[in-house]
Amino acid sequence: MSKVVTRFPPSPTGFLHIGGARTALFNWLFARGRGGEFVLRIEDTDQARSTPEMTQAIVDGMTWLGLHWDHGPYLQSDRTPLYDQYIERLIASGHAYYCDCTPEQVDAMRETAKAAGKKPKYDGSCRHRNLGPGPGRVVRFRAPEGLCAWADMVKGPMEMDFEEMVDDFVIRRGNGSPMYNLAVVVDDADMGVTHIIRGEDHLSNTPKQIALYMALGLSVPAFGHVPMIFGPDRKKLSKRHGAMSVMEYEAMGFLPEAVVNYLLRLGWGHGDQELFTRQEMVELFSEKGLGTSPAMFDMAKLEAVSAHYIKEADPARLAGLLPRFLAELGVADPDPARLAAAVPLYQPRAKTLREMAEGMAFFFAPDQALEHDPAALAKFVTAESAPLLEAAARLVEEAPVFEPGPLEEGFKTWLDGQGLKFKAVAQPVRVALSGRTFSPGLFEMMLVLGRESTACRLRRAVALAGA
RNA sequence: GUCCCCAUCGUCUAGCCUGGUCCAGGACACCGGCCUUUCACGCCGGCAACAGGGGUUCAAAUCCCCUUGGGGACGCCA
Repeated sequence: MSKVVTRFPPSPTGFLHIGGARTALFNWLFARGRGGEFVLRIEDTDQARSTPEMTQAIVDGMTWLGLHWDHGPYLQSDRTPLYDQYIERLIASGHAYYCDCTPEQVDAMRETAKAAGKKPKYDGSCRHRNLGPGPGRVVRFRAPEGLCAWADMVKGPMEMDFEEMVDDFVIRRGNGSPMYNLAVVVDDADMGVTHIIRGEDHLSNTPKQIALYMALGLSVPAFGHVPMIFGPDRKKLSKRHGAMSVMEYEAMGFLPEAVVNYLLRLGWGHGDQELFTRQEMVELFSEKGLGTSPAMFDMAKLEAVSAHYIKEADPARLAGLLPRFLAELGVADPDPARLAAAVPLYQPRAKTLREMAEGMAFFFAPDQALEHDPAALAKFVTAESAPLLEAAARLVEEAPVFEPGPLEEGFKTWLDGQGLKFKAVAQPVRVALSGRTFSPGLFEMMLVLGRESTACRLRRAVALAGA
C-alpha cells in the first residue's frame, strides 16, 4: 500500500476554530498512526477574503495544539500556473468550456429552476457555444451523468446522482483565479493525498470533486465525512460558544493537551476510555471509532478534562504559564519561589490556569495591603477571635521548625492547653492569611508565605479585629 | 423549494456491522454520603436514554420500511 498522506486545508478567512481544529487533529492522527505524512495547505484562492494575518493565526493555532505538519504551509495563491495547466487539459478534452453569462443571468436561471421545484443550478446555456477565452469569461466544468459512488470512511457506502449533485460549476473565475473544487482536486492529487477526513458540510462537494478526478483521469482518494459540532443551543457553533479561535482557549487558561483530548472525544470513541496520551491517540485513532451523528460542544466537560491535565502537569511548566494570567489580575512579576511553591496547592483546585491564578493571587499581595472579603472579615476576624490570632502569630514567630507538620503540632498543643478545638482558629487564620473563607490547608499556605509574611498577615488581622 | 446526512441518559459516548450475554455500560453535569481546619481532590452511592410506528424473527437498541425531529448543501465562498 502506498504511503498515507492526509492534509488540513483551511481557508485564511478566519481563525482556527474548534471544528477546524478537530478536523486537523483527526487527519494528523490518521497520518501519524500509519507512518504517513500530514500536509498543511492554505486555501486562499479567494483573494478578497483571505489575509496573511489569518494564515499566521492558523499556523499559531496548529502549533499550539502540537499538530505539526510535514509539508507546507502551501499557499494556493502561489500555484495558479498549476491549476491553469489542469484547466487547459479539461478544456482540451471537452470537460470544460468558457461561459460569458453574467452573474445576474445565472441567478435568474437558478430562480427558474427553483420555481420549477428543482435544485437551483446553472442551465448549461454556454455548453455548446464553443466560446474561446475572453475578458471576464469563466470556465465551467461539464457535469457528468450517472451514478457517483464511493465508500465513505465514516458513513459507509454512498451513492448520489451526478445530475442531482453536480451542475456545470465554475472552475475558474473571470479574473483568472481557480475555484475551490478545482484547486482542491489538483492539489490533493499533486500532493499525493490518499485520505481526506473533513466536515460533513463538504459532503455535497464530494461528487463534484470525484467528477473532476474522473475527468482528469486521476485516482480518487478515500473520503470520510465527520458530523458537525453544535453549540449548546443545538445550533451551528458560533462565536458565542466554540467557533472562536483555539487561541481563545489558551487565553481562557486551557492546556493544549486538554483541548486536544476533549476534541478527540467529540465524535470519536474508543470503548470507555476518556483520557488519552498523545501516543495512545496516535496508536488508537482510526475511522472505526468516528461517530455519525453531530456532537454538541460542552464547556463543562472540557473543564473536567482540563482539570485532569492541570492536576497531572509538571508544576514548573505551570509556573511558567501562570504569570500571564496573574498579570490579568494585577499581579505583576510574582516572586518565582513563591509561585513555584503555590502551584502544587492549586493543581487539585483549578480547572483552568485562569482559575489557578485567581485562586493563588492573594499569595502575591503585599502583606499590608491584602484585601479581605468583607463578609469573611466581619464573621471571623472579630474581637472574639483577636486573641486567637494574636496567639497564632506568636506560635508562628516562635516555631522552632517552620514546616507544616511541626507547625500543626505546635498549634494543636497550644489549643489543647487552652481547651480549644482546631475549628476555633482555623477560619480566622484562613481569612487573615488569604482574605477568604476558602483556601488550601493552613499550614501549606504558611509554608508558601514564609514565616515573616505569615506573622505579618496574622498581626494585621489582629489590628483589623480591634478596629 | 430541491437534494443529502443524522437519530442511545441533559451532554460526550459504549453496544449496532457479525440480532440473544443490555430490565442498556462508562464519562461529564446534577443530587446524596464519606473524608475533612475551609474550598477543592479522592472515595462510595443515586438520578437519568435505545424518538414514534410498522414489519422480519423464537428473539431487535441492534436488520428493513414509514413518520417525526434535527442538521447540512444548493456561489465567479471555502
